[in-house]
Amino acid sequence: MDTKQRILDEALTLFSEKGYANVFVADIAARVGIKAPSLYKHYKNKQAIFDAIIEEMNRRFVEQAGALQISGTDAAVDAEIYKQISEEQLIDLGKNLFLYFLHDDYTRRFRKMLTIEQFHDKKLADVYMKQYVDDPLSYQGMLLGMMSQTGILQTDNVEIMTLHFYAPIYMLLTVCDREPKREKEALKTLEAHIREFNRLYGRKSG
Amino acid sequence: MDTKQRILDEALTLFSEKGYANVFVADIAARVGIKAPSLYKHYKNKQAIFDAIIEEMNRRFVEQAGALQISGTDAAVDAEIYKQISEEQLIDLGKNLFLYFLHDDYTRRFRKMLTIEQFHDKKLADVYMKQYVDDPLSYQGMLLGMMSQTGILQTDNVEIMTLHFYAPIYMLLTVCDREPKREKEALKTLEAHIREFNRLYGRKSG
DNA sequence: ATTATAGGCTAATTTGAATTAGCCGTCAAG
DNA sequence: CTTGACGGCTAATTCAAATTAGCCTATAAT
Repeated sequence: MDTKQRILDEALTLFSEKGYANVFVADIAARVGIKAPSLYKHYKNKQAIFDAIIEEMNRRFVEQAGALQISGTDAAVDAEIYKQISEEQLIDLGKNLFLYFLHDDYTRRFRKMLTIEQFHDKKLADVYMKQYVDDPLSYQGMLLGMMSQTGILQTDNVEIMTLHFYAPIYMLLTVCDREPKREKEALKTLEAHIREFNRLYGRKSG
Repeated sequence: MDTKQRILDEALTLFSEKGYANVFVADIAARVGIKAPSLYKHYKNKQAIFDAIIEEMNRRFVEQAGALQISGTDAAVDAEIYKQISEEQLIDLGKNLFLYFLHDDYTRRFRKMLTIEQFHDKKLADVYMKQYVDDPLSYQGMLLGMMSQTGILQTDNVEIMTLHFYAPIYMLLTVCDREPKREKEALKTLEAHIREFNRLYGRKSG
């Protein structure tokens, strides 16, 4: 099989669990099923493995962009759908976002790695911020903004409304990253949150 | 001066910036103004320095408990005050919490260190969760619960209301930890958040 | 005055993990 | 069939960083 790719995969797993500095190249090699020196046939050194992970991530982010939408529909094309979105669909929106972030294997490991390494390299902090704060706020803001324009949701500050929608999701995500056991509880909380959100922002009809 | 204490202080600063594994005992010593071997007159080894930091933190958490309240008043004694709290005081509550977490020197460095090291040792993740998720939710929940009982705020789910109050604060905190430049913007957002929170939960009179 | 202790230093020493050297088998291309 | 590149291995080697040895000074207590 593709050893070069497997190295990245196992390295990411280890980096996300222990952090770069606490992972030995020998650990990575062992998981791949080879000896440490053989790694160097594929990558110049340990840092190059890390760099390759970052690169692969950049590639994947483009693809990912499409994954944060309601059940496969495309927001850019089908903007109309958001004007008549139901409460259940709003819940779906939040749950999908949450579960995608939480369960997508690559995303999850990568986020954990970023969390550990973010203060080590400013660029990584930037990636984290973009991926888990600014982009979601911007994207969710667009959707909620559309709903607000049609009067489904009512606010004179879409930015804050979006914060109210997303911040709890974000917080629950950081909880589950640290304590996966709390996922079930988190999902319940998430649903209750969105129902309350929906109620608070004065939807006219359910 | 107290070298032993200064070692802890400088070590915490470095650990919070680079993570345990990326800090050399020589770095710590240099900041204290001594040579690496002299550190060993005070601590058995590098790990012992780390452990001492954790211990000191545990001590400080007790004292800290009192710092999260509205301008110095004591909630346990003066519960009455929360029944007539004004919007401005609610904003103060949030801002104080936020600014205390963000600016208290020890708290800030310690939180960053926990963020970096949390996946390395499960106990640290637990401390982080307690300190920045569960305890704030529980404490804020108590206050908001009191306000809800008197009808100042209206909800049938105090837990979710508390999440709505605190999650944005938490998220803004993680933003400012990573990008201190955004503090001013974050404070504005925070204030707007609380005003909207106050409006949404149907305060009867300003 | 003597001595013990605290706390600093320089100069080793140890350690452990990354990396390099150099060998070997396989297999596809010529 | 032979050659060369790919990818594996073991056995060094390197190197950085933690730690230890052993010495020195100041100071405080007997």
